[in-house]
Amino acid sequence: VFDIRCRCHFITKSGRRGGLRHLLQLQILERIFDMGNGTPSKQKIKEITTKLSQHGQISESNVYNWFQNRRARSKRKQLVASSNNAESEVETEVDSLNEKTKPEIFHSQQSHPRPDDLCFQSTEINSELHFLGVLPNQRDDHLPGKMEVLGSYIHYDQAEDYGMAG
Amino acid sequence: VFDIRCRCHFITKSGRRGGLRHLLQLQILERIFDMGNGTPSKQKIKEITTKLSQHGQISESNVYNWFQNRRARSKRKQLVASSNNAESEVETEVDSLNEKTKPEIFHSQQSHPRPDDLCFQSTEINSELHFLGVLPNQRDDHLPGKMEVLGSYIHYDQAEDYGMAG
DNA sequence: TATGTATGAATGAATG
DNA sequence: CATTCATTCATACATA
Repeated sequence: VFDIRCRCHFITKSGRRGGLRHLLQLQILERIFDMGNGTPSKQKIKEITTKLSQHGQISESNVYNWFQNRRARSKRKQLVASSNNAESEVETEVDSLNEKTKPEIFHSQQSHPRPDDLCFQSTEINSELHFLGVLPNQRDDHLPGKMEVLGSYIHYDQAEDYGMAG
Repeated sequence: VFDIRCRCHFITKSGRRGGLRHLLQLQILERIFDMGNGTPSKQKIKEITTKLSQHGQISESNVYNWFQNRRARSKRKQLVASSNNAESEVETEVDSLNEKTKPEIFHSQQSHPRPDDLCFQSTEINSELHFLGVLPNQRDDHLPGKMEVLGSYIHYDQAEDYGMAG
């Protein structure tokens, strides 16, 4: 059953299963990453995914995420490392501290809402939307199982207005 | 019903805090987004922000960014994500159980495999990477053999984004 | 059992 | 609008 993709045991530094990737895939990814070309373009992501797929199931998303994480964490390591040398850095406490002291502006009643709790009646939301008054129609014809987004949209340039706001 | 659940999954895949926003705010945003009018005009942004402010602090830039991201990430993501699951119903089932009932391929002899035991020669890796050299010129529009197995994998254009997939 | 770590993933915001 | 970056979450696994 699980032979299809022996996602059975993919390794990482510490020898633990490393997510969805086969060791060989990881090696390839690392190799590409070391080439220093940064996050590959989408085209390359596809190519890489295609290649890695020969060694086990892997999606373009996986590859994309891998590079994103790999890059971000590589950068952070450098920051931490450099801060250890330079005593002037203060805010390099990193997330281990942030986790506990984060503002949590929108402190919700539950720290971990369950998906089931998140589901609600669409009627409730619709009532919330009346303010728009622009509702073309109250479509309740969501296509089950099909999440595709409608292609139409309005184009305009207003990005500048929100660029720095916050 | 299925639709709702999917949306919940869309918002918070595992029930985690969905960013800076209250869930109710997210639901409203989703509903507006589903109207298919694309990113709202500046005027609409204001209205929406006003409305959402009833449920918690939120700025126009927050709303604006949300729509930008929501649209950018909803290109085809959902299809890719679901196809990844559908690809291996077998594996998906095993997946959650896999952790406890793992095949023990490596476990049978060692509690945890050592990287050294599993690593292979980089020459092999290099041979795996040759394909990168022809990337710029090579334009694969379809995924090779492996994807055939994946079956329901959806190939999408290079304008795609990977934010939600996985 | 409790804590720390590594990593895939989600998302807000910034940049192009 | 497309891409990229930065933060954070959830989980599996390592360790005590």
